[in-house]
Amino acid sequence: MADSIDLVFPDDSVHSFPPGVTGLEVAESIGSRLAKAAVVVKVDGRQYDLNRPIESGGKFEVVTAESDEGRFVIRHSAAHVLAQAVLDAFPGAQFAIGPPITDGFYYDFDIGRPFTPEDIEMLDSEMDRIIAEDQPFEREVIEREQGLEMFADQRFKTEIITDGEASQGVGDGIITVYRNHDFVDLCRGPHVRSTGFLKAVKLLRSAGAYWRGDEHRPQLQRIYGTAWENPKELAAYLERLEEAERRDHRKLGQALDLFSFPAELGAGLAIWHPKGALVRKLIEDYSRDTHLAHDYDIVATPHVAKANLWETSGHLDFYADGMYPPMELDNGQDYYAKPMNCPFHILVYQSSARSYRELPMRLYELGTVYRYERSGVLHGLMRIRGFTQDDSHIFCTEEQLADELQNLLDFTLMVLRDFGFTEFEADLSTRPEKAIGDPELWDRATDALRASLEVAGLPYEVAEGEGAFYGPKIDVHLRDAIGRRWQLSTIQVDFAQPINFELEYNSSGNQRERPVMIHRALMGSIERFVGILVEHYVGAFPGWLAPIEAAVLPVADRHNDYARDVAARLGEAGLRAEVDDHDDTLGEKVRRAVTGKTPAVLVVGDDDVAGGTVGLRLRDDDGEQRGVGLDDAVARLVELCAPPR
RNA sequence: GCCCCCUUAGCUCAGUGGUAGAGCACUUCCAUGGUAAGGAAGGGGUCCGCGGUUCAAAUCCGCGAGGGGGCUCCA
Repeated sequence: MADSIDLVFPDDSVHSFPPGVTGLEVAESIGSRLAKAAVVVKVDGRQYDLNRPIESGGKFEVVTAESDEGRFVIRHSAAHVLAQAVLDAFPGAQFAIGPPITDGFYYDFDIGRPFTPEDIEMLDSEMDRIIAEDQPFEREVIEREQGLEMFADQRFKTEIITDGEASQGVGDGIITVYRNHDFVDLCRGPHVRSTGFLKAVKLLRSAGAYWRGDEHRPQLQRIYGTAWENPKELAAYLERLEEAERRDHRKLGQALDLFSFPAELGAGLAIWHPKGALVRKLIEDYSRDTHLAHDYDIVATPHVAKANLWETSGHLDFYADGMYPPMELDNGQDYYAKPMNCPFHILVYQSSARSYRELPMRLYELGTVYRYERSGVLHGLMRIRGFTQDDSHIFCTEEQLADELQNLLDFTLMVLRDFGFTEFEADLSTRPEKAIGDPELWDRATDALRASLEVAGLPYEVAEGEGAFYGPKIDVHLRDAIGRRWQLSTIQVDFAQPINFELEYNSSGNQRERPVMIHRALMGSIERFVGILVEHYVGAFPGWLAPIEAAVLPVADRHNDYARDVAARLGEAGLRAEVDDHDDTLGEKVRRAVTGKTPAVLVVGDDDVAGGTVGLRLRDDDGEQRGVGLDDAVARLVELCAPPR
């Protein structure tokens, strides 16, 4: 063995240490504060426990608690402590896996019954006790046989060892385990030095979860928790959870009287109240107008079709689980509610012989589809059984595909920006193993998608092999006001449907050629899009989307007539104004308008009647302005509520 | 679909074997008010539904409906 090993620090300086030096010792040589902040260290990208001897040199890095990597280690260690607490408290408990996840960790158990809220509370204090004891985590490498013996009464651990999962610390004939006090778990590591390093841990809830996520396997009880590097970060995280709750579109939709989900209707079905339906109308008008302005043709199609159509399209083969059951009509014909619009748009394409001169043909529809979502996955407007897509199918030649995709992505981003979103990310899904169509065509389509992302300057990740069997696609995700990521737009190339339906066009050389098809939805589902907008804006829609743009409040009822005149003037200027002539005090009316998130509040009293003015209070400004001339106020509100185009 | 939790007035929620409650909203009256809740009176309930246990069920049990948290993050 060498006398010394060389570690290259992040500043590229090289330092020699004796073999077997620990990460902690190295960190201390750099500085005591760094050593204190260290969670683990990395040598050539491999994580080491702080007290694990380093036997060979390489690029050295200290991972601190403030980094995502450091937090993962903390959460992972917290998961161990949770398992320790459960095994202590419930003799005979079986434990499965317990990884760190975004913002926290979980661990899956089988204790023969579900956990109660009291159990969770008890386990939380039990974890605090283990943390207070500051038990050291010790890494051990043991023989596979020894591991099987050690976990002989743990069926999930035995399965993990038998399956030889490297990610679980199970290597080639050897196994890594971590031990603290009398608790031991299979684990690749690394961990914090001791339980005392866990400064901010909190259990959140329990839930059922299938072993290996497979509903045909036993259902375990999962406990979720969160862990952070200090109590301040934990408190900030809990605050973020509360903020998300405040923005919940289901609650705001109720409070702002936008929509509801009456039990009489059935699960996953919404009704839209006047204000909510007005917001939808504004969004839908925008959608139709922008599509017309971008050379799309609007089509309209029915909600049901014969089984035959869904056989040709392949939906009954590949999508039957997502479809409502058929209704039997004339002569035993089965009709299905449509889960997608594509076959209908294809029928429009097929309604006439097509020439290359007509391509690209862009058929657009706000098409309402019905999908049978499993009851357990329904969620407000975000996951629903009947919804309307801003759907389009574009038929073009292979040569036109690249340009078409480029224009499409630009169009998509324009639309999303018009609704106030600014941060986007994309996934590019490429050819899976089982795929139809010429691989060369796939490559060209995928390259075209990639090029469109590059040109648009959109950050993206490649999801290798994640494309559908019928073509590559781009999914566009956006970040909302509190940083949550929502998948919204999809641009999907389809080589299969043109074949299924034997689509053709006549080329310039009078040859019959097969077009390529692109499916795309920008807002995706209008329902879900409204839900996202509600959460993004906390219900305070931008002026042009607000159901009521201006509330006109008479100070006393002798001002009602003037208030109606003011509202009429606003209406003439194209603004949605409403007079609040309730028998309430002005304070009450102001409160109603403000809590209703109305962008502009106009107060009119004696002075205003006399002077032809209004008192103006804007949602996004503090305080109010008295005696604003009516013309001036109208002009300002028109500007405030101007639509994006 | 599966596991756990929830469902009481239009809304938010209290009540947990013994006569159904509060605040807000609604109706009427008084007050005519200048920027986030003026006052009074009143109406309003198949306590989600159906069965069961009990002298007695909103309350306990079973089934069903609807809602919520999960079931994708690999020790």
